[in-house]
Amino acid sequence: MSAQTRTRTFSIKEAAALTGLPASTLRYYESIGVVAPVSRSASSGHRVYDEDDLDLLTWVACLSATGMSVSDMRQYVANGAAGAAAAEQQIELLSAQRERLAREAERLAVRRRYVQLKVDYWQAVADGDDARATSLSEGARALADELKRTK
Amino acid sequence: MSAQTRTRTFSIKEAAALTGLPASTLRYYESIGVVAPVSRSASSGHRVYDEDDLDLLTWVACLSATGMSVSDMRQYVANGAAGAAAAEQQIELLSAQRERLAREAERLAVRRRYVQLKVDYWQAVADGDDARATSLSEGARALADELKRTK
DNA sequence: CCTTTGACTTCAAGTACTTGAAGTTCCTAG
DNA sequence: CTAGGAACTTCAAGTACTTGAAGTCAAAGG
Repeated sequence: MSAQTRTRTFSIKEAAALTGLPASTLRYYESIGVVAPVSRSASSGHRVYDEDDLDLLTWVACLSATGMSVSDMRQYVANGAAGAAAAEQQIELLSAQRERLAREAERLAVRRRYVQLKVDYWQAVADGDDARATSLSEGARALADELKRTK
Repeated sequence: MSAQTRTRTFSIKEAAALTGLPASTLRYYESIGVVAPVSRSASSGHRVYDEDDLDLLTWVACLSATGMSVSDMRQYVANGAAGAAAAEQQIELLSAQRERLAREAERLAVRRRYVQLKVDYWQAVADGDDARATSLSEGARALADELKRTK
């Protein structure tokens, strides 16, 4: 029932759509060895991705999205290929990643409030409501302080 | 009471600490014209930042942190200098920024769940709990799909 | 059969910083 | 007054991509 689904292959465009990474980045990651060279169509020379490639790339996409360096990703992928033996190290790498994300989330929340405040500020300026503008301006300053502390 | 507080000046290191931007980035932004050349100490040639500079840089830091391009920042800063007349355009720019941030927050939330799942997965592998590992692996796949949809 | 369209290919250059080297200048303590 | 170290300066090179140019290949329409 799934003999053909499991062996389906994908063009670079499809792989890009499925992993969320631009095609240019897929080529780039391959060129610098983050992922192994992808097999090619014999006739056209175009890259042909299988489902295993996609699984790996989805995972790499997640790592890169969280600010992991390409050399760390290379390392991580190598570990992943080594299998369960490297589980300990995977967990370590991932926990660091998780904390990075948590901090990122905090900073992002503050930034959102900051931007909203700035929108309100300029709205007040546009409305000629100077008192409100001044008070918002002070709020922005306070938030900017908070932003710098969370960093 | 605040005659001297309002005229306080800052070194590049202090400016970096207060804005959250590395000193190298402050120099870079100046070199490419995102901000106007900062005044210098007559004796040493070192940069001297005043509070207005800091306000502007804090704001630029927020814009850059949310993914605004340097040319857009340049534009934005130019508008800011023009004052209230450009309020309309500021609001437009900022609203776009706000939406970018909202999308970013969504994606970040999914990514955090994804990483947590991967931690759990490797923990299960380390524990030899194959059934749990398989089930978590499926969950990861579902989340990866979601991640790609939110993009 | 030929041409055009579109997706792919590589390679070179651009973007937004970051890092490192090499050389001042400032400050503090001997 | 002078030696040392921290902090500053510029400039060049590195990083992680992204974008654009120029060419190749495959299927569809005339």
